[in-house]
Amino acid sequence: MENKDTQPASNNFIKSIIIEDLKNNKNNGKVHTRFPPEPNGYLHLGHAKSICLNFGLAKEFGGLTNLRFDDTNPVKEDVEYVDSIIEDVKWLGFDWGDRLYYASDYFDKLYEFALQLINDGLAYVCEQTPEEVKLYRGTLTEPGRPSPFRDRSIEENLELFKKMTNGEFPDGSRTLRAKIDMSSPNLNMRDPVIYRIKKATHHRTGDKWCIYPMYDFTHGQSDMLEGITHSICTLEFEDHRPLYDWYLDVLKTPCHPQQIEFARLNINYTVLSKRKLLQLVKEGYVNGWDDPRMPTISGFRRRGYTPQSIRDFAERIGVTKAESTVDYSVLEFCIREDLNKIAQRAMAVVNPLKVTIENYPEDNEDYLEAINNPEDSNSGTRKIRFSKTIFIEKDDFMEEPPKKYFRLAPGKEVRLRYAYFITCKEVIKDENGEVVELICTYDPASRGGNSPDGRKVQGTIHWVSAEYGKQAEVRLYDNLFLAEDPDNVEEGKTFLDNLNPNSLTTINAWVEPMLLQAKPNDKFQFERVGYFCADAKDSIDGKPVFNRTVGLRDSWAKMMKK
RNA sequence: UGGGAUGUAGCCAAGUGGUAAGGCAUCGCCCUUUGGAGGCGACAUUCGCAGGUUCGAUCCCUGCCAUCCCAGCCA
Repeated sequence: MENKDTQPASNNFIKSIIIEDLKNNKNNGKVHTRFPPEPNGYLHLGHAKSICLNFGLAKEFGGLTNLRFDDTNPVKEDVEYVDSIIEDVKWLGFDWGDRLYYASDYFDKLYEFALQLINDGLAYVCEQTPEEVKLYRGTLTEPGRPSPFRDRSIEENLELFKKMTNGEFPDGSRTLRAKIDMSSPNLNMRDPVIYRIKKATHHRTGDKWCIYPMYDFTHGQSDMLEGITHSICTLEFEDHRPLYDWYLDVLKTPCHPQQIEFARLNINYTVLSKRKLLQLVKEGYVNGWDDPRMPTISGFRRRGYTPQSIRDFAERIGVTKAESTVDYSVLEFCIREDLNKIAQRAMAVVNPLKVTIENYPEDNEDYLEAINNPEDSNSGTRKIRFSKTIFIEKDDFMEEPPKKYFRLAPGKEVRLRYAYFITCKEVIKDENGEVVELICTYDPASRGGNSPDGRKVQGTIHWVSAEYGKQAEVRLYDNLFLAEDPDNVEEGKTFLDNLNPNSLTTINAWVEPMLLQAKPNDKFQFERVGYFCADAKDSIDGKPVFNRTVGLRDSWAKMMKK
């Protein structure tokens, strides 16, 4: 049964942990993970890594994955975000079955846990102001001091917590705190807040609560309640693990999930932080969370990326505890590889130069056959009408070509893809000396792209009929940021100073007529140019707008750079 | 200067007490009606540094260096 296609991907340290757990029959041989976003923004590629990890691991080991919204802070959260998250995880191709949960589903249980801690003398109501709490917490190098409210009686704590719950105190005036260790070298253990007062309307529980549990008091217990076995999160939570474990220990819960941390994803030429992405949206640097330049899942979707390409990316980059920045080229490789297999080919001229073929008859009914996708023998062919005047790419002509330039030049012959050999006879310029038109001749015997005399033509260029072609809006995208690391800025500057002012160029291209039938999200390769998809929002029936997903590899451009 | 982590090629990343996988990028060559795709080849005498243990260390030990995270009533 050994088969190349089914061979498991290489191991990472989390898989190794799971394999070991399975060997020891820990958790009765079960693997259950969860993806727990806070609904306070759209998902980005960093989340995609986590999603693929969590769902991928469970799938590989025959387990399950829950989708859980970590919605413990009503002032930052919104249903718009939960909707977008659900859509994005689905689009990536993952299924949580009927296990869609919210941390807010557990508010009653978490409240009971808090009561239990108070009754066990492990939690107290603190009346320090936020400033006092901060002051008493100490610093990285100095221990903290106990709050003066630390040793209240259980009865008093119960009474005060009840009043907190009933809304008898203003926001910020009290907190419920765990009684742990004010001199712990781990700041998280210096009597962390369990509940805080926030008279805010929650997107699910409405005004039922005016106190809300903190992340640390919520996450482990939620994992436990759902029977999560492996709670995978990012490195910045390493310091929280002792607290995660402490709550589950003192609460004497029936099971105790294992928190495992991995390094979050960084990619060059972009930012992956909800706060910064929110700022780009709010301040109008991009056109929404799904702007095709955004590193959000919805942005990539709109840009023309496929779920397969993103899953492949997540698999290729690996999972470790080492901070790293993945090169953008890996992502581009993934999408090109997928699109090369599935994208229908088409001809489009992005930067047109008119060509008149002087010996070609007017009004000739001449339909040429073009292959829809050379990588897919089932994709068939289509007919494209040829004409006396056509457009070619400006780049495909040079008056004084360098060595090894295979394209059109005065006196040189080139192949028009799927059509004829043409030879450049005359160059017409405007008053500024700019080339505006080429006069060529064609060889009727070369129809289809081969000459019966067997003569070789090095270059093949694409074209669109000036008579039968159509025009369409095309959006060319470039990196959102000019700097490899947008956050690496000098004093007084921010990542915004690294924004690329030319990240979007909108042009009108000449395209073969078939392209006007493109439906939203349809993906094409414009031959020799790049991969494009019909924009999901701005395309209208019969009038698509094309987004450039990614350019084709261009070894000629590389050669010219040297 | 407290605590927690990390360091293998330009970028990711396997790996083990027995002589450094793989991918991306890069560079050659072949092939090609996309300068695309594809094929073939090159690319770490060395694993942050310095010692030690060992027949043998990237792996074990000691020390050092560098980087990241933590002082929200955010997650």
